[in-house]
Amino acid sequence: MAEDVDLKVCQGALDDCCPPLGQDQLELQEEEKDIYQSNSNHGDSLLSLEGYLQLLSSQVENMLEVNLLEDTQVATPSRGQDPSSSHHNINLTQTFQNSFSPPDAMLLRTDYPTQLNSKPRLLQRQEFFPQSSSDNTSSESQFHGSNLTGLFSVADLRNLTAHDDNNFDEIKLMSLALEEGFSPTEVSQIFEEPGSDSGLSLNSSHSTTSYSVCYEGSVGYSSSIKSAPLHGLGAVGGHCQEKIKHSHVEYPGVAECPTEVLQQFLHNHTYNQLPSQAASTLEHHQQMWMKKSNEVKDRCHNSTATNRSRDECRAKALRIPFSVEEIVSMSVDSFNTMLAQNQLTETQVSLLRDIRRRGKNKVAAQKCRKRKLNAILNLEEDVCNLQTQKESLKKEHSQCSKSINQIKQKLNNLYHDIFSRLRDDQGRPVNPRQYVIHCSSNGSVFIIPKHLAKSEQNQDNRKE
DNA sequence: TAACTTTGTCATCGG
DNA sequence: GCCCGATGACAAAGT
Repeated sequence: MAEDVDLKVCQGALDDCCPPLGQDQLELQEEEKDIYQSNSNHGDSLLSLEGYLQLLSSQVENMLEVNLLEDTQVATPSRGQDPSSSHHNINLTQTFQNSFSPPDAMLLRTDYPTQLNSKPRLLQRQEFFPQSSSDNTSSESQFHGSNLTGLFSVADLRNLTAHDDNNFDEIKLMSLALEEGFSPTEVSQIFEEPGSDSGLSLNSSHSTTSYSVCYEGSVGYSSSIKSAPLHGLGAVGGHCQEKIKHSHVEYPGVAECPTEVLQQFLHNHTYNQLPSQAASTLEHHQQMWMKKSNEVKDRCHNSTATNRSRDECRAKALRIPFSVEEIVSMSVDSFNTMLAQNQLTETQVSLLRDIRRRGKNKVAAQKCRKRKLNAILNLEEDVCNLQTQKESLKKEHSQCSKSINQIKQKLNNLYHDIFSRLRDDQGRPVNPRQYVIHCSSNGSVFIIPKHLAKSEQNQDNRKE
C-alpha cells in the first residue's frame, strides 16, 4: 500500500516534469505534415495532367478553328434543322475524318480542364461552371459553348431539357461521366453508392431516360470495341442515326452507327502530319488517353476505390471544376465564396458540402485515431516506466530495510556493550533489564531505572 | 472461412 | 442557433 502511494506521488511528479503528450504532439505534427505532403503530391499529379490536357487542347482548338471556317454548319446548326439529315452526317464525318483524333476529340467536350492552369483559379473556374439546369437558355448556351454543339441540333437539346429538368441534370451528369470513358452502369454505380446523401442517386427509372443521343457507341460499350478510338468517338458525341429514345436505353455500342462513319473515323486520324509522325503522335496520345481513362475508370468503379475517388467521380460528373482535395482544404471563406459566386444547382451545392464534410471528417477521424493510438502507446509506455520504477523502489526499499536492520543490530550491540561496561555504586554490573540509557534534551546521558524512564517519558510527552 | 484490422462515414456532443 | 472539430459506433473492405 505504501508503495502504491509512493508510485502515485512519483508519477505525479513525473507528469509535472515532462507532460507525456508533448512529444506525441510533435510526432502528430510530423505525421500531419506527411499527410499534407502526400496530398500535395496528389495535386502535382493533377497539375501535370492538366498540363497535358492543355497541350492537347491547344492543338485541337487550332484545328477546330480551321474546321469551323470550312464548315460552320456543323459548328452552329440552325434551330429546327434535322441533325440526322445526310448533309449533317456527311459534314460531321468529314469533320471527324479531317480533324480529330479520339483523344483530342475527348478534350473538345471537356472544356474546362484546358484552362485550369490560369492563375486566378477561382475566378476563372467560375466561367466554366455549368449554369442551373432549370435555365434552358443557359443550358443551351452551355452546349453552344462546347465545341461539340454542332453535333446536336438545338431542337434536340430543347427536347432534352423540356422533357425533364432533373433528367437534363442527370443527362449532363451521365454525359460528362460517359465522356470520361465510363460505361452507363459504372456511372449509375457512382451515383448509387449506398449512404450517399447528396441527392445524387440515379434511380432506375431515371437512369433509363433519354441518354442515347449522347452515348450510343460513345463509350464503346460493346466489349468487342473498347478501344481508344471508340472512346474518342464517344467523346465527341458519337452521333448516330438514331436520336433521342424515351425508352429503355440499350447502349448498343458503335455497331449501330453508320459503318462508313466508323471506318473513316477509325482509319484516318493523321491530322496533316507525315505518316510516321502522325502514327507515333497518335499512338502516344492513344496510350496516354487510355492510361488516364483506365486510371479514372479504375478509381471510380473499382471495388477497392476509396470513397474520395468516388467523390472525385461524382464531382467530375457534376462538372465541379475543383478536386476533392481543393474542396476539402480550401478555407471556409473560399468555400463560401465559391458557393456564392457560382450559380450552382442544389445538387452541386449539396455534393460540394457533402464532399467537404466527408473530407474534413475523414481527416478528423484519422487524427482522432492517431491521437487515440498515441494515447494508448503513451499509457503503455507509462505502465512500462511505472513497472520499472516500482522494481527500482522495491530494491531501494529492500536496501533500506537491510540498512535499518544493520543499524538496529549495531545499536543493540552498542547498547549491550555499554551496559557490560557499566558498574553501580557497589561495583556490580548494571542489569539492562532494570535500567535504561536515557538521553535528556540537554544532551546529558543517564542510566536510570526503567520505571523512572517511563514516567519521565510521559512527562516529556505532556510537555510537548 | 472466421477473426482481426483498417478506413470511411454518420450521429452526436461540446466548445 | 450555427459551425466545426472530436469521437464513438457501425459497416465494408482488406489482411
